[in-house]
Formats: sequence, structure tokens, C-alpha cells
Amino acid sequence: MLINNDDYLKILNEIINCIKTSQYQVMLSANLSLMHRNWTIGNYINSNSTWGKGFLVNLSRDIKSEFPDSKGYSERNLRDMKKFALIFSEDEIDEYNLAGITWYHHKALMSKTENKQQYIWYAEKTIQNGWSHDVLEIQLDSNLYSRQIEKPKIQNFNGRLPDEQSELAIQTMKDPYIFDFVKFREGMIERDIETELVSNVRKFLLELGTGFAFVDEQYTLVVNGDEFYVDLLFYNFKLHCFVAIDLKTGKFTPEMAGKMNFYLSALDDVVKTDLDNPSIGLILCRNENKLVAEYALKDMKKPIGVTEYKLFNDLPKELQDTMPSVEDIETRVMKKYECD
DNA sequence: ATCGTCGATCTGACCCAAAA
DNA sequence: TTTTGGGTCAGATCGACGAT
Repeated sequence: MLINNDDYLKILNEIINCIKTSQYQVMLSANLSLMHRNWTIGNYINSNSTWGKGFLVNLSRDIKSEFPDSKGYSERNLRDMKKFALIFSEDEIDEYNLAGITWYHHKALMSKTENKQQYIWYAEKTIQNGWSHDVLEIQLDSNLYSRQIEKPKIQNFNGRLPDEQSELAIQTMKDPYIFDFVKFREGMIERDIETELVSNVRKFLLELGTGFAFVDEQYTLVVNGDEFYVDLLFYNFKLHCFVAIDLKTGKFTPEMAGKMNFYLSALDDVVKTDLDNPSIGLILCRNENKLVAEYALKDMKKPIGVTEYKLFNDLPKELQDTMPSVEDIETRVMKKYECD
């Protein structure tokens, strides 16, 4: 009897999936027991931490002599196990799915996160996005957490996008975006920065976040015979919509929102299909003026977000941390009016 | 009891090497 | 090349001890 080719391929695919699933589960369960083992060792060390002097050195030496072929019992690693057991209880390994990432992810998280909340957040993102150890390090170094979570974001997505898309879109936004792979030159104009972003499109996409696919630069929109250009056009396949990015070298001004509003109307008319969600606009400014942005966006019909970008880390970290929040500025403005 | 000092230890950042 | 394991070093922290 002849084998039907389609059926064969279907079965082959199912078997491949089955093998992959099983491999993943074996990896997961091996990793789970590894994490529990590391936690247990760390916990023993913690409960005898008063032994102090040379304890870890001796322990490492003696474990190594008992298991000469095994690796991972260096004093350095024992220290990390100790730290791990201090941060989490044993139950939390399962609760937060900590076995979903490797021990080396955990080492990076232990050395680079500031608190447990951040640690868990990065661990979840790593599992969701399948970040390698290196990608995780990049995200940690660029302080993704505070850029995505801690700072209030200027956008008017609520009410202009379906709830689910709005939530996702806000999550996707970062403030500021860090384009530190673009070297700053005096007198750089938007087109120069755009060219560099496009030539580094891989890094650019990584910084934009998951789900972005590059469509075109200087995308041409024809409205009533007139041509307009969108600086950078992306499609986000998680949000299922086009994302138009307008790049500005200066401060945010209300006119930019007006122009973006118009682009988005045109995009929705000309390019968007019924299968796509409403297009979103993102205005990237060199120095955003948050108060102006909020008021300018209030009356815009289209979903627009404004964030700052940095070409390189030009602000010292201390300064970045002390940047005033929108609330600060508003409070100050209100006080000024009260005085007047 | 408190403060300052000094040495020991811990920790984080960075780098390197071997293995995969 | 990427992943994994480990080393080094500077700075932070701890703790003992003596002087006030």
C-alpha cells in the first residue's frame, strides 16, 4: 500500500513535536532537580554561615575530591548557591518556575538585579521570550525593567485601542529607548540617525522588543495624489498592527502629534486590512517634554506614544535616576501657578 | 560604651579558557 | 561562536581589639 505523502508529513511533524516536547521536559526536570540541589546546598551553607573562615574553600575542596569528575562546585559557585537560597525559599523554585532557565541565567540575575521583584520579572521575560544568557545580560545591562515598568509612559492608547491591544502596546513601550550602537556626531539630522538604525536593524529590533518586524524606511503614503513619508514602518505580530515610528532630533512639540495622527489615518485607510488592528504611532524624541506630550495627545484620535531615546549613555547614571517624573513637573507647575 | 583602625572575608565586575 | 566554569582584583563589609 502506498503512503500518502500529506499524511506522512503530518505524522512526521507530530512525531517531531513529540520528541521536542519530551526533550524539553527531560531538560526541565533535570534542571528542576539541579535547582533544588543548588538550593539545598546553599541552604546548608547558610545555616552554618557562622563557620565563616575558609568554610567554603574547604567545602569546595572536599566536594571536588569526592566527585573529581563533576564540575560546578567551585567556591565561587557555592557562594552563588548560598545567595540563591537566601533569595528564595525552596517552594518558590516551583512557584516562580525558576527551573525554566539555566543556572547561568540565575547567576546573571543574582548579580544584576536589585530586588526579588526584578529578579522574578526578568526570569519570566526570559522564559517567555526564550532569551539566551547573553541576551538576558544585554537586557539587564540596559536596565529594561525600569524602562518598561517603573517610569510612567506618555501614550493615549486607552480608549483608542481595544483593551487587550492597549495593554500589550503599553507593555511593549520602553522609556527611554537606548540606541547606544549609534555613534553620535555633531549636526546629526534625523535621516542620519535613521540610516544608522536601519543599518543596525538587528540591534534596533532587539531594543524595540518582541514581535517587531521591519517593513520599510521612508515608507511612502499617497493621499489624494500627495506623497507623505513615514520615517520607519514596522509590523508587530503580537499586537497585529502596523507601528509607525517618527524620529525627531529635538524636543517633542505638539505639531509632531498632529502629523503622526494624520499618518496613522492614512495608514489605516491605505495599508491596514480588516485582519489588522488599528495602527499605532510612536514618536521618538531626543529630549521629550512630557507635560507637553500629555496635553498634545489628549485630543488625538489615533493611538500615539511618545518616548525619549538615547544614542549613547550620555547621562551619568546618578543623573538618570534623579530625572524628575511627570508628577514632579506637574506639581512644580501647579505651585508656580499658585504663586502667580 | 563608643570610636577608629587594621586585617580578614565577602562581593561584584570583568576577564579568560575550555568545551560544545 | 556561544555556553559554561572559573580566576582575579578592587572595593565594601565585618569583626576583633585597643584607646579614649
